[in-house]
Amino acid sequence: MSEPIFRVKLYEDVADRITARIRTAQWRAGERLPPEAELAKEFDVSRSTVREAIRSLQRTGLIRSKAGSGSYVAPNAPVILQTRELAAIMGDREHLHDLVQTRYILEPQMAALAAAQATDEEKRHLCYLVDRMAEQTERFELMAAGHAFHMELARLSHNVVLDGFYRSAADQLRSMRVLDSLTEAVYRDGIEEHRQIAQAVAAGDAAGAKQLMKAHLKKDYGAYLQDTEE
Amino acid sequence: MSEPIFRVKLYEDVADRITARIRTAQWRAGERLPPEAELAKEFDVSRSTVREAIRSLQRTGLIRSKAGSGSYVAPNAPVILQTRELAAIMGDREHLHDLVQTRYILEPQMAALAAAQATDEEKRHLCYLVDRMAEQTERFELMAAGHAFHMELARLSHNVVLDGFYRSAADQLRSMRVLDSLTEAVYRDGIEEHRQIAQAVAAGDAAGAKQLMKAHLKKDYGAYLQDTEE
DNA sequence: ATAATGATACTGTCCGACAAATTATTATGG
DNA sequence: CCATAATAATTTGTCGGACAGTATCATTAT
Repeated sequence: MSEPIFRVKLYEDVADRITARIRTAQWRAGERLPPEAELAKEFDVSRSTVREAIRSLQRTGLIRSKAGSGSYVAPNAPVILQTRELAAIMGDREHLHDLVQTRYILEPQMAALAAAQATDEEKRHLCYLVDRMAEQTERFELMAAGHAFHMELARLSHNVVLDGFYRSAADQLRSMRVLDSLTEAVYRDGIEEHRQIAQAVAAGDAAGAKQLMKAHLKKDYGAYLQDTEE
Repeated sequence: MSEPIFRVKLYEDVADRITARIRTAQWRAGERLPPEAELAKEFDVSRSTVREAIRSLQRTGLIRSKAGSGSYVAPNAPVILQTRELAAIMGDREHLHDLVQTRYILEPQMAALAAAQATDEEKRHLCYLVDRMAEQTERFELMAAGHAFHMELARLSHNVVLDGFYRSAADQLRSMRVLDSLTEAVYRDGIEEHRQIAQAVAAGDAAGAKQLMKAHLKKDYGAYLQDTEE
């Protein structure tokens, strides 16, 4: 059993090369790319391969093709490249601290927003989610229920952008299994904290919800937040 | 000039149909897709078209193809769909308020972080950027210099995730030209505010920097932040 | 000067073919 | 009967060519 030989697929290679030229502003935002036939000759591949490369870049928004006219670099190409970079950064354990700190900054604010914005029904549902946590007997189930609570709270902020950012960070943290090492006892204690947060939100107490959430996160993530006072 | 007839490109249509089947869990995460030839027959298009559709979905991470084996739905397909949704949300003017509110929440915190984390050289450079603002005579140049200041301040938070989120939101706001209607006089007044913020950061005054940034943003974006007290 | 016309260039779609990689099946030897 | 090797079948990767449909631009006509 030898090491897997990574055969770089041509269309990926071509897509990367095109991306590189956009990144280095060799082809600038809004400009037209050379025709597919020309690119094929330049990269020494078939036109089909060039097309597949362009298709892959098109869905990310980096390139737009118009039949009869040509393929154009997106006007906001830099933003798109940057977004892709961000995804890579978030997936890197090296930046775990930043990820935790981001969550620590976002979530208390979102709790405050939720307290101010959530409807009565939403508040009831949030309390219900705490009850569901208390019902769980398995450690894994308890974690999942806790995650559901936090996600729902984020939604109650009624800010889709903030919610999106928060989800990205929280999902990433979960996939990194950062809190898996916590003992079940710690989780059990957490239920009461969740209940207090839910009650503050239900009471419309923005400042209280914010403060309770901060304390809750500090307890779970304390090891990562030593330099974050505030 | 009639309405532009939107001729849906076949590969886009196919890509959307494939996406729909993944979204509805008809094809689940990790599963193998039917072979390209079969998909071609089912969608009644050529294999080339199916391939271009798959390529476009591959770069976003929704599908992974292995030569000789098949194409598979990514294990984290749901997260990817969600991220794509976020990009669409941010580009929608309907959610302008949320975008502004997000910036209003992120940036003061980042100013505080910058005050605590930035090096002496970085602080000097930040002050230099304020001076550069004061030098600008053209309205457009002044706006650009202001943008550069905010971006640099975000970087000084020394948190790459937060910085990435902030950039996404700020760039999006700029591309929507939200602040273009402000008069040049307002921008001129803003220079002094920037200077105060820079000085607070340079002095390591986290609370002060945060408060000054809040006031600054409230002034520019006040119309969008009426419901955001705090 | 403006509008219609046509030439040209380019992308969109299809087809067919073969190579290369993987997986499934069969054959072989113990 | 089992483990392993050889073989076949399946599937993606790449190529080349062909033609249609659309946009762009120069030319011509009004």
